[in-house]
Amino acid sequence: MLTDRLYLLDGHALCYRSFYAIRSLTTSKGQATNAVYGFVNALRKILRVYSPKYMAVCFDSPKKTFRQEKFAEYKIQRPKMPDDLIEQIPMIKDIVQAYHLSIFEFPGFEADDIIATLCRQGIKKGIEVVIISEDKDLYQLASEKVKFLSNRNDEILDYQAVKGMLGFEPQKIVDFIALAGDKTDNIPGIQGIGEVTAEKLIQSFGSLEDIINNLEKVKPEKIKEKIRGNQAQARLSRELAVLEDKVPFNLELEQLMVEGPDKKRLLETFKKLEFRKFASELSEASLDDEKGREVNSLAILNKPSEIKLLIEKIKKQKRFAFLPDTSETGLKGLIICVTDEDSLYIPLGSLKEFMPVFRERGIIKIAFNIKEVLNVLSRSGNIGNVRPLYIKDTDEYGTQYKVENRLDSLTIKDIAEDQFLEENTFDVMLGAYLLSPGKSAYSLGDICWDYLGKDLNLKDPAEAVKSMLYLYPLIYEELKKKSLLELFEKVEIPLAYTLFVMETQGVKLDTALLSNLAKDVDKKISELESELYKIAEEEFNINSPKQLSKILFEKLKLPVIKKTKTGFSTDEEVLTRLAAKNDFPRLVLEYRQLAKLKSTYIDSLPQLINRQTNKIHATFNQAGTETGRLSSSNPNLQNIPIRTELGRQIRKAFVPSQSGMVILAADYSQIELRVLAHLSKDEALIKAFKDGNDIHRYTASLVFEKAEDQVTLEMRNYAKRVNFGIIYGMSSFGLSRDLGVPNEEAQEFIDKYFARYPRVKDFMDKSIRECEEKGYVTTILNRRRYIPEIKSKNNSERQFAQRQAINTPVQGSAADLIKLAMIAVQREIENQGLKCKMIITVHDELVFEAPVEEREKISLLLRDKMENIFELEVPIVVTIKSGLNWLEMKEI
DNA sequence: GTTCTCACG
DNA sequence: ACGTACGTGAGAACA
Repeated sequence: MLTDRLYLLDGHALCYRSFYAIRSLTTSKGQATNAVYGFVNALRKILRVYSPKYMAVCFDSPKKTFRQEKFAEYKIQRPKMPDDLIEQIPMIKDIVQAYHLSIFEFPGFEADDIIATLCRQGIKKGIEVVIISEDKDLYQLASEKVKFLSNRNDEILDYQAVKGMLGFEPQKIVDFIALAGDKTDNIPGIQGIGEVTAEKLIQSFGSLEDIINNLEKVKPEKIKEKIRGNQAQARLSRELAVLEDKVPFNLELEQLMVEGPDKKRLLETFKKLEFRKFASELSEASLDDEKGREVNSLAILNKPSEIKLLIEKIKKQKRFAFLPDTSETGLKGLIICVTDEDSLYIPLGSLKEFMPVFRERGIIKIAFNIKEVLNVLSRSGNIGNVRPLYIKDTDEYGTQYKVENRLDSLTIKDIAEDQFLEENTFDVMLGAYLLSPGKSAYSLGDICWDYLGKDLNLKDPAEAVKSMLYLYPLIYEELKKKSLLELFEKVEIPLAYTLFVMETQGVKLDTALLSNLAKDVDKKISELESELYKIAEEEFNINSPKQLSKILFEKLKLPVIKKTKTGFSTDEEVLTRLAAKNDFPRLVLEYRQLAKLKSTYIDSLPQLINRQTNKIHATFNQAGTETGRLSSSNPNLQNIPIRTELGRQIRKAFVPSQSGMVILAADYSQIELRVLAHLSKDEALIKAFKDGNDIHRYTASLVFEKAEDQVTLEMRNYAKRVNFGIIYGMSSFGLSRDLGVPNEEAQEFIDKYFARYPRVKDFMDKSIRECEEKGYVTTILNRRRYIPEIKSKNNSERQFAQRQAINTPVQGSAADLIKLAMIAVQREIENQGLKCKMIITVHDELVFEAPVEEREKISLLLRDKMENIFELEVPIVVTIKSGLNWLEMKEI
């Protein structure tokens, strides 16, 4: 039978390690939780893997220790515990208590001394001890009965293993520290003797005293003299390293018995700290204890009479929540919840009888991700008066759906008149997004956690749809309270419909053009490959930064310019600078450009063409950014190349879907700077826009103190970069690097800029102050972004938050404006009965395809709707172009 | 799954 | 002393 074990956790060390291991983690309110999280993670693992019978958690005492009393210099230079960590210690202790584990701390002693004492007393009682720590000090305790567990390598080290790792008897670790010192404990050791020398000395002579007694035999001479001259310091260091195992308390083994945790208390704490993973595991476990989490059965409604009854019930309640039930083949049915008594299932076959309820006025339809719901419903032929349009997830065997492409009839008007009235739609996901746009994801499970404080059983659709019924009033009231209701109802919900129509419409791609391009690029890539291999005198993977830096910095001995976390950087900036001296990096740059364009665009885009529609149907993510912008994926249509000549060829492949049609693009001109003028109310900036000036030239004339016609292109270019930089809250350092001018000169630009546009500076300060006071910043339409890091005690983190506080109102307001414009433009196109379709949106640009004869009408419509969408302090200007593809366009 | 790099506004 | 311009998504390498 195994001997019982006592596990001793060095809580102090684990706090530090967790704090530094996790870079940043805070609650939504800005409370740092990184150390707590790491601590709990480690503790859980220990409890799970080793199921200790006895355990104690040891901490340092905040009081002066006996060592400090005895040795005045001890730890005086040791940096104070960071504030962010100090405030987490009580939380950690609280959790340890909730686990029903004993905490040991004793005034005047360190955790290590307590461990030593517990260790000695434990052995006396005949049990085995396992010490959990990374601190090498503690190895002096190793013995037959005392083992070690390092969290890093997950295995228990016995005496022999510790000895093997150290290279000498573990007891001699104090002699080792006497020589080599210990940085973390600020034990000096002997200057000039490091870990390697110390180990050798101990291996050949033994203890510190043995070394001193045999000093004449020590080689080399230098080391001998160092030891001779610092004997006193070495002895002191040794004394500091020796642990005190006589801390005055008595071990009562029974009290260290590990029982189960206080689940309720632990769960509450985890919820408070927003440790969702831990909490849900805990609640799941406790539910398992009780009754398990079976899936509720759903009543299936097949008969028309049943559905009639359901509709009556809905009319009475004036609301219902619904979720589509889908499989690979598409929609299978709808799950409906009207009251909290039950959830119902309407199979596809009976849907026709149910759908009219969507048309009823005054009934709130509670949905989750309405845009996807619309996609699913339209694909299955249940809304929009259309048959299946396309199926996004095609399989290689083709599809069982019959496709009649009737895109022309898919408009918001159709959807509204047919079944879906957007005004009565409530989208739980979009609501949650507006309330806190900083989340990484908006799954129903996440939202339930945040607003209902409970974990959703995702396997149970009945529970999911019911939760939406509960979420609706909570999120609605919260939106109202935060004045976000108008943004929600007037912008995001209608926009979801607009985006749905746009996604369904899709974009046509000229695949022949792309495959020709692929051939050319392929040829060039292999040429570059062989050239590079020739210079490198070996074949290597140019795409691997690791292999590339080996060639660049080791073989070719080029200078290292900057580093990444894991090695030497080989990014564009570095290679460009190296290219001045050497052809190799220049060729790598060329290779990189081609490889990037080929893999990301030329090869990938054609694969995303839907086989039913022959078009690309990207997803425009409405809850993806923290500022309120949209993002695009599968593919990302918002980063199609334009800046380089080869890249531009890819744009050429974006063409109208039918002959006789053209591509039209409407661009907001300098929208962010105009928004800045509006928000800051800076007189000079406003005047510049009112007078219709070229804003970059105008800024140059102010900053360089020249008449506008005296401004050179170079000066204008500088001013342009300053204008952009300002929006991002950049520093003189950043500007000087961007412009390639000395820091002082960059600072001068910035000073002059603020002198000329003083209100811009005020606006930036105001944004930061507001964020500090309220915890969030807002846009023109009152969209919010919470930035809790604005209060961070970490300088760079706080400065980052400040730049976000400056940029978000600008970027977010511009996003507000274009969202408004998209809705208005889409409505007007439909009102006028035009065939024009919106197909892409790229932050300040809207792209359409339209019959060539609609061109003038559309141009007028766009200018009118886009420029007058919202009254700013400055005019809004739109540039409209058209042509046969997304590249070759002329202004109209 | 994370890191690096790079395409866009 | 420290880091240094905001917001995205995707592909490739590597662990």
